[in-house]
Amino acid sequence: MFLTILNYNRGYRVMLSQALCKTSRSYTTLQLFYLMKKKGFVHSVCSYTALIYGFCREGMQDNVFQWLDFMQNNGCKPNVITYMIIVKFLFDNGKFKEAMNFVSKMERERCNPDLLTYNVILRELFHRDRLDDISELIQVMDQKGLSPDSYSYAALCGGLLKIGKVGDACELLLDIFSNGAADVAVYNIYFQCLCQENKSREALSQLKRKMKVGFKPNNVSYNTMLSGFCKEKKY
DNA sequence: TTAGGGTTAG
Repeated sequence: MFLTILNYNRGYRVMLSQALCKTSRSYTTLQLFYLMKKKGFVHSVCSYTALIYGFCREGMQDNVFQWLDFMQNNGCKPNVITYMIIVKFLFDNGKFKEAMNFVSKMERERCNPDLLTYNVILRELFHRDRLDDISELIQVMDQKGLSPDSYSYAALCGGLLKIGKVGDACELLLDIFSNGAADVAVYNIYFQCLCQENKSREALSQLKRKMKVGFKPNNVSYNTMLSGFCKEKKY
């Protein structure tokens, strides 16, 4: 089977990056990786990144950093995606300082953080209630000409909600809706805000109204409503 | 070919 895959360079890479790393099979991926190397394939930043991503998802921290070193020793420079994956992994594991050190490292190596990386940092800063740093970060993003997208809004509004500033979150959300840059995740945060203020019925009627103009709720939207109604003991 | 946000319950 492997040999068949080896005959199709592109097919192999897709298999390596998509099929294996995303389904918690990093060990199998690793075997394939070595087999490919043995057969003379030169791995790209994408294959190394896919492998590192797999290790992050499985919480295999030692492997993450070993492979980061390994790729660099093999003359392959990590790119913004590689770094962002590692930064998020460190945040998710409570290693804030280490993550921020990686952000500085990115900048030093002229691998400038992009909107996705800033969104990850923004979310983490909110979770840590570091409002001064958030304001500074938003200024930096603005200076770099990075316009916020729906992920940025989710980080901002979700963060405000998480630290108990429901009113501010609602205000910001209504402002976002008037500019039309929201998607289902951002709307779900809005429904959550309403439910938190014991306005589950209003959340439901807004959901229905939105559906009439093409809005497609998902399981999170419905779960948010259900949770709101249960908390209010309406049913 | 690689990446980021939102729900609950257990």
